[in-house]
Amino acid sequence: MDIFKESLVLFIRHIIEKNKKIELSAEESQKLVKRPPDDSFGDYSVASYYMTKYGFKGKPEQIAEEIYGIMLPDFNSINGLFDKIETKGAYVNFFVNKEKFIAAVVKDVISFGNDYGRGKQEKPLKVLIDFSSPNIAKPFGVGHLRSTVIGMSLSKIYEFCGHNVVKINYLGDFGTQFGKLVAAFCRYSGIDFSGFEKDPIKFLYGLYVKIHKEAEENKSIEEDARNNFKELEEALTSEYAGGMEYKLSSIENRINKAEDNSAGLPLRLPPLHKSATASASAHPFAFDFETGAGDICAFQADIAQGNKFRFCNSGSEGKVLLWKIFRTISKKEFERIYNMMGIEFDSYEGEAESAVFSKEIVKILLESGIAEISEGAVVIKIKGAKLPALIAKSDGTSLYLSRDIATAIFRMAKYNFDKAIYVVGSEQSLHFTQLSGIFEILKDNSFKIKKSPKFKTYASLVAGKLVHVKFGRIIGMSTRRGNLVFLEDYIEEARLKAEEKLGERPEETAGDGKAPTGEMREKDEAEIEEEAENLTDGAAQSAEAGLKQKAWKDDTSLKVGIGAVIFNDLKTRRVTDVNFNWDNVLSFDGQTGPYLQYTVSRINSLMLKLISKIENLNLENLKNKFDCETGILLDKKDADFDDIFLIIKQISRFKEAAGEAAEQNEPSAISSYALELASLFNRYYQNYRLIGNDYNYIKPRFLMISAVRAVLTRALNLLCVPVLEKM
RNA sequence: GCGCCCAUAGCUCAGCUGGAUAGAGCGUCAGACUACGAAUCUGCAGGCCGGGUGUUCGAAUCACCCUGGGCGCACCA
Repeated sequence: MDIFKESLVLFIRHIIEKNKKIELSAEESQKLVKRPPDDSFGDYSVASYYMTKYGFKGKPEQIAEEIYGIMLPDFNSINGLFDKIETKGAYVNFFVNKEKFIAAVVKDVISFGNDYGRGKQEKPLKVLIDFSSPNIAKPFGVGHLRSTVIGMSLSKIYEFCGHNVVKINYLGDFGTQFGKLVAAFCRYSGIDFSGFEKDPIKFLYGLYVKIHKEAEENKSIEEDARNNFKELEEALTSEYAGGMEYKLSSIENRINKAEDNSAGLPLRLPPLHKSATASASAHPFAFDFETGAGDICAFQADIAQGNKFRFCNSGSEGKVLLWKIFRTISKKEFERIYNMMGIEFDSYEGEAESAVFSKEIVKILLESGIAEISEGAVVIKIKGAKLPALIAKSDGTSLYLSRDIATAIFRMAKYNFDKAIYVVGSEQSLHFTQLSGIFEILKDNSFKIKKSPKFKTYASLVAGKLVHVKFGRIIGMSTRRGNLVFLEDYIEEARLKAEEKLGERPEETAGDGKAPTGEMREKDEAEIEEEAENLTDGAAQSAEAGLKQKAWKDDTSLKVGIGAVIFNDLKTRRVTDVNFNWDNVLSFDGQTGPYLQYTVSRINSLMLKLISKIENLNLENLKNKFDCETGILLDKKDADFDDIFLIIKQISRFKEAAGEAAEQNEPSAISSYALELASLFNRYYQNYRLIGNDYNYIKPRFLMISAVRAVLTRALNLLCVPVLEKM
């Protein structure tokens, strides 16, 4: 909150307390100060109808007159900051002193730089964000894009607001589908495995699509798949318990392990295959995916010789190995894509590691009478719900829900979180309602859990802390291959469009993409000279420069494409279903990611030019000398004064926007904010010219545009949209 | 059938913890590059905020009903 609003809040509070002899909390009084819908009404307002709470009586207009009358005599206490106070209808409106407001905000941004607006929490929350969570053995589809970008953006937003965040990717690495995949792998003879070497994921996906189609006709395939899965789960479960200090029967030990791991070692599977045991034996939970590489080589060698026997006929061990190979190559592929998009995780988990504890948990719940058996399966009755929640199949294998129960408990033991956010599509609402409902029941009935005190403790702690951050579907996206649109194809379309647009640019605007000031850093003389040269010698480029140019173009077009795609998913409110339209995604005009990127690179370019043309224009110096108390930056009479004020007003709202985004788990609050700011700036840019003016005119405006740049850069960063210095 | 979500300009969406005259972008039309980058900007036109009832001094916003659309509803995830 800026000092203007802050002092106004204090003023109002003082007025009410003095006149009505009551005490107002800081929070309450803050709510009284609002922003008018239109700038002509003023900069802040107090609505009279809220005053009825504090003993003011009458029609809203009369109350407004009354409080106006009360405020007027004391107005001089804040009139250094405010110019005017007036009533209009039911409101009392306040007008800030614009010169001081601009100076104060600009000073703030200049001194905090890209950290302007960062929040500090007295008690930061530990927030777990579970997002992306793709299924292994499938290409990364656009279906997981929304979860990925919303989750990543929320992580950044929460962090920016001062909370502690753990980003978790919960791989869909388990379930009957893998039974199916194994069945496909073993069923089809004479497969051309050269496709595997080239693109293993698409190869596996091809197998999956094929058997899925066939299974619709042939019921025995489904059965085959379920049997395979059962075999897989049992093998994993017993291998997990066998020979290790952590027995299957001891979920307490598993929870202990999670507690110990709180220092940071992620939950991992134990080594599952003998060939991996030697290298990964240091810690029973430290299954290193990379050691799977040896297995893949052996796998490929076997396959090249047409030797599937080892995997398909040698009992469960072969199937476990297959599963492990699928998982390893999938994770590698996902990481490649995350890396391209700037997505990061603190921890990779998988359903399998919870699945192996499913039986144990089901047993505890049955023994305590919280769960019961219905038609052979295990269910928990949830109050208010018609159907009970199913936590285990009648063949004893785990389900999505039982795995999520286990996962949440292990996570609580490991992280002691205050909030666990699941970024998952709204079609899974029922699942998360059930999950939360189950933890409420576990808490209320925890006294019934006798044998497992730690399970009891952590299960109770989870209650009320799970949040399903859901989002709408993307409707009408044309299917290109199978019924899955691959994310890479999608990004490639956008990249091609960006490349095309880049080709239309005049040569001189292309370059090596250096920032004028890095992180608000000032350039030295040599750098400026170099920049200046780059700006003028476009024609005389050497072959080397040509290559550099091509690399720059490739990089830039990819970043623009990614920016377009990501922003498209973050610009609307989560819950709305998005009508997908290629023309909208590939349009880089108006409310788009590239529009924002363009604005930043344009500011950048302008700052560069100003620095090179105006002597002594130097951000570091300005920063040191800057003093909003003594030096009023701008003159009210300047033609661009009001437009600058609007920009600065929008800048001052940044922290509020970030707070709202976190509170509502809604990255689009940042998108809207950033679009508004960019739009205000572009208007200013188009209407007023800086170059050609003298130092004194340019100095305050240079500070203003660098403030815009700092805030826009941060906003783009929170939205996972790449920032380009030039484009 | 039951449950959850959505409905605002031709299209895509803001605005929704009730408050001042419902805002943008795209598209259409009319303009602005010898100019700090036209991926930009200026302007025109475009609305019973799906329909109804209620609550309220006040409803796009809250409640209920209806219509239309999306999603889910026991051994998939």
